[in-house]
Amino acid sequence: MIKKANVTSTQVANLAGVSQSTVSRSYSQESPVTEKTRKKVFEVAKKLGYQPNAMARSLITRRSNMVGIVISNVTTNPFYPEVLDLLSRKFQENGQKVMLFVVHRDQSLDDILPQLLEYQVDGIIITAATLSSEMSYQCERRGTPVTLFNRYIPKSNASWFCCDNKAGGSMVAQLFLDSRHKRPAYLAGSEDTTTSIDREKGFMEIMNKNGVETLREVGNYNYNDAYAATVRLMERPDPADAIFCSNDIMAFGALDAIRSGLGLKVPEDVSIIGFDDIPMASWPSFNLTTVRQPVRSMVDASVEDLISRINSPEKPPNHKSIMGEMIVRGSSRNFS
Amino acid sequence: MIKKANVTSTQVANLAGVSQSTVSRSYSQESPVTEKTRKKVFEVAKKLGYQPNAMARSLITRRSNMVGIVISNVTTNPFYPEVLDLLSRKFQENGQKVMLFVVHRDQSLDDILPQLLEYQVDGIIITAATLSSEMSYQCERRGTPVTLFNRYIPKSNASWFCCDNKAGGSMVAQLFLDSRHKRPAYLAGSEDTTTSIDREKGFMEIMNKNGVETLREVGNYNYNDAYAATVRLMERPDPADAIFCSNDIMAFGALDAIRSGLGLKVPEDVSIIGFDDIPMASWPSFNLTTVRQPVRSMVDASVEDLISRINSPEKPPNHKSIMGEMIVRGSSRNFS
DNA sequence: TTTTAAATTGAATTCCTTTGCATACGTATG
DNA sequence: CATACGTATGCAAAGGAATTCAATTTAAAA
Repeated sequence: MIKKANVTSTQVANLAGVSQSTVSRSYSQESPVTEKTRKKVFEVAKKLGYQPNAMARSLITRRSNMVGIVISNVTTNPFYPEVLDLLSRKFQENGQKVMLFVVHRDQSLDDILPQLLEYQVDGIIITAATLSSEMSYQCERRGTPVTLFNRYIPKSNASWFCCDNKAGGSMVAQLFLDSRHKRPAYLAGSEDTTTSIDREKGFMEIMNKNGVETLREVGNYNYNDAYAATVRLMERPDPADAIFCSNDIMAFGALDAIRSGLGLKVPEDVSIIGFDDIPMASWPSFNLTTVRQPVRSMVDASVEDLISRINSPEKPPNHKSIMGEMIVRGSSRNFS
Repeated sequence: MIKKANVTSTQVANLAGVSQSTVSRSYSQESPVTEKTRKKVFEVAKKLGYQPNAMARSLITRRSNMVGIVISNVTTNPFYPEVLDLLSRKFQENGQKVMLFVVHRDQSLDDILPQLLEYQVDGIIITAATLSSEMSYQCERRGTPVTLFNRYIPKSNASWFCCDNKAGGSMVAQLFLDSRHKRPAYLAGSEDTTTSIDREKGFMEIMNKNGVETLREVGNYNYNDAYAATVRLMERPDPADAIFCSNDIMAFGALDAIRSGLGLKVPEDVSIIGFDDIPMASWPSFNLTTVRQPVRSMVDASVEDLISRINSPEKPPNHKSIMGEMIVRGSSRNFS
């Protein structure tokens, strides 16, 4: 139970024949320390195996240099591991350590955020679930900036950076129409996510404007549900001839259902379009037409926003929707 | 730059008319506090928005309740997001916060571990790269236990928990032989990983024992390299009729190369077997025969080991190889 | 060489919580 | 009536580094 006592700056100071303050200063770039003393300090530090204690430091500086990342779906959608990878890399480059929480369906953010606040994280990035107004208020009171990734909450003081999901949905609709599809379907993700809602909104807007009737099913952003939903869509008397899946993983489920399950052909019998453009989408097995999310820009924007608001707490939150890009591959028919 | 001052236990104490110690004790389970005072304290705390400061706490308790997780390949192999998910969940269940580092090819652990130690993590789990002996020594000196996940380092004092990779390789070899394959190949992962080396060792041992000559290529644990390597294996005058891929992602690359690239059939022309059994392996597109890694057991063992060594630093490190399971699907020929 | 400004350094304080020790309480005992 | 007892609470120190202010040294200018 008892942990070895650590080497402290005072011990280094004593052995080096300087004051504790000087040891501290030796580790900070700006502070004025003679090269000679700094060298001496580092020598002793090395000999003793000294390393500054980040806890003690943040206690006095009121900066932990830690940010919280709250993420979900890391196992069900390869898009999120990529986001996590980019986020964490970018934070590391900026000298921020990452405290990670992977949340699951049964967990509420309200249990997690207090833990992050207890640890005095300088800021929080959330890619999962929604922030209750209570928690939003807690963060505001503590002056801890929050940035939402591909999520938004109308009247909170959190920043958010999203793919322009609505425009993405419209692009898909337009492509279906241009290539003369008559019976398009929308395969929704999880009903309670703004991403799925907005993609649907953009898709339907164009379809309605053109007077095209549209089918609809729900795939909950996962392979299996999408597979089943696709079977339903195709076994109707008036089956779909084009399916817009709200993410790539569902598109894979749709592809497999159509090919292996129903013995039909893509894109001859049905066009399939996804959303995300995860690496697998370009594999020959899938060769999926999809809307590429501008992950890099979204990550860059989110991290930069968060860091800038950490440094200047008075700054107001920012919001931005970034355009995705249509990546046309072989899973969609093309008449143009 | 200036952060709002936090509410402290002293402020709560003053308003509640008790001493700061009492506030502190109210938050600890064991300490004796009357239900009445505790209630009063919590009321005031809630009104003020007080939350204990974990930094100050760990400074005095010498326990941060944080563990470090070092992981890599989160984007290239879906196996790792799953590991990360399970690890972090299990740590959360045990009241440990997770400090995450995603490492990349160009990064050395020697830059990352010091950061973890600075933050006084109670323990470290490493699933990536190898631990230099210098770093291993640093951790030992600080009394910070280290557990390796699916990696091992002969003479360090780290614990490790692996899939029995060698046995897994042997199982695959045996299956190939039982189903009368004549020209098996091993598609290696990254040459410097023990996982790939051990799987190969187990595979070759059986092949050699049976006097079967074996082809070999390297796929570096990624789809593209595996695709290319498979093409090479199949375009030889004496092409392979069975390929053991050292992970599932490479197996997908092999499958795609064989089907889409070369127009051959699986398993009629070639059998493909992977390793990991990631969720995608069971998708109809792939329907991959593979060796399932006992992720859950491996994670449970790792976390339990680490936590137990955190609680009793005198405990020696533990090592264990856990048997995987052959999952036979449609990508391998079967004569039995 | 003296004066003055600038660069280093040290002492003491601060950040916030936990915890060992001392105290106060009311009751039961000799 | 004094003592022992157990519980609840307060006091004060400790944990390790950053920082302010003052003192000292050094370098530059005169």
